[in-house]
Amino acid sequence: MASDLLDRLREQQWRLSPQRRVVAEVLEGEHVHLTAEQVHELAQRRLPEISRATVYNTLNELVAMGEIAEVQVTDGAKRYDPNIGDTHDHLVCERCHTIRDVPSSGTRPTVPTRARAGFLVTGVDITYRGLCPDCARAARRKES
Amino acid sequence: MASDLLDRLREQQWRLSPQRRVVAEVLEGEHVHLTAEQVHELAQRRLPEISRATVYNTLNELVAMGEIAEVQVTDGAKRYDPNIGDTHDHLVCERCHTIRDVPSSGTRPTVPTRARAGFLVTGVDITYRGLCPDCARAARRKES
DNA sequence: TTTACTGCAAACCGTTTGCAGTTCC
DNA sequence: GGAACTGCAAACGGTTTGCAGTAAA
Repeated sequence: MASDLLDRLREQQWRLSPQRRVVAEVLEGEHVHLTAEQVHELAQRRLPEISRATVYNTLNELVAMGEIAEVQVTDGAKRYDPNIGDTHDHLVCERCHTIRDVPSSGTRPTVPTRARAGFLVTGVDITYRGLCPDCARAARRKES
Repeated sequence: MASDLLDRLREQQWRLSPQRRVVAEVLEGEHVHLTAEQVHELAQRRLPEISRATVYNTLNELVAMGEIAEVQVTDGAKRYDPNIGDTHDHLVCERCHTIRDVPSSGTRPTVPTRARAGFLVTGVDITYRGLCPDCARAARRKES
């Protein structure tokens, strides 16, 4: 199965180097949202010489091209979301900071016009916070 | 008018130094969400010798005590939200990164149980993204 | 061949920390 | 008096950048 992402990038006359290919492949293969560091690690498994700088550069370009999205839901590192096809919300673990996609619930909230204060609203992000199964289990064990 | 925040802090036997008082006062006076740097700047206007480290320490303590909340909605610096009384959502400008509170809309979205993937969900954050009045005006001017 | 990407290392920004000195209770 | 706070400066983690070399088209 050919990579949709790579196909799209080729169409946009993106100069395709081994490094960029590997970054794109890593992102496509993953269903969780990786940090730049994690992308670098996985990319190095396939292409040991790839540098951190190149990973960062590539991620930023992909974001600029609208092919992936940055997600900043917790302290620390940004995460990269390759799933930009349809809108979805995020479920984030307050303890281990894992992020999981959830299909967006039917009705999207909107700002009451009165409260809009002159803002031009273009989108809504919904982030559910809580504990992932593993961390919930660990927390339960600790408090007993 | 005495400070509610300071009153509450005194009750919690919080050691009250000039530096801490000034940080608390700066936060209370503001209705927008400041970065640590901005808090430092405003605090310095009243107490020139106050150090960055102390501002950071104090902000972190206030967060730990549950008196203010950290808000991380964009790249860059965390912002501090003194308005923890009742739940509210945020309106953030994609261009200048200003944050404004909006009273939360009636119904809060929830994760369909099926999609919960074993997570223990404890809260929802809703962030509206767009352009603040000033930036919307600037954008309109530019594109014409 | 030319333009643009890569790698390195140094710089950067926001934040945290260790420590010596000082202050609040 | 003693625990707890302050300021400084150095360290930190994540990310960006300048530049010389290299490779895609």
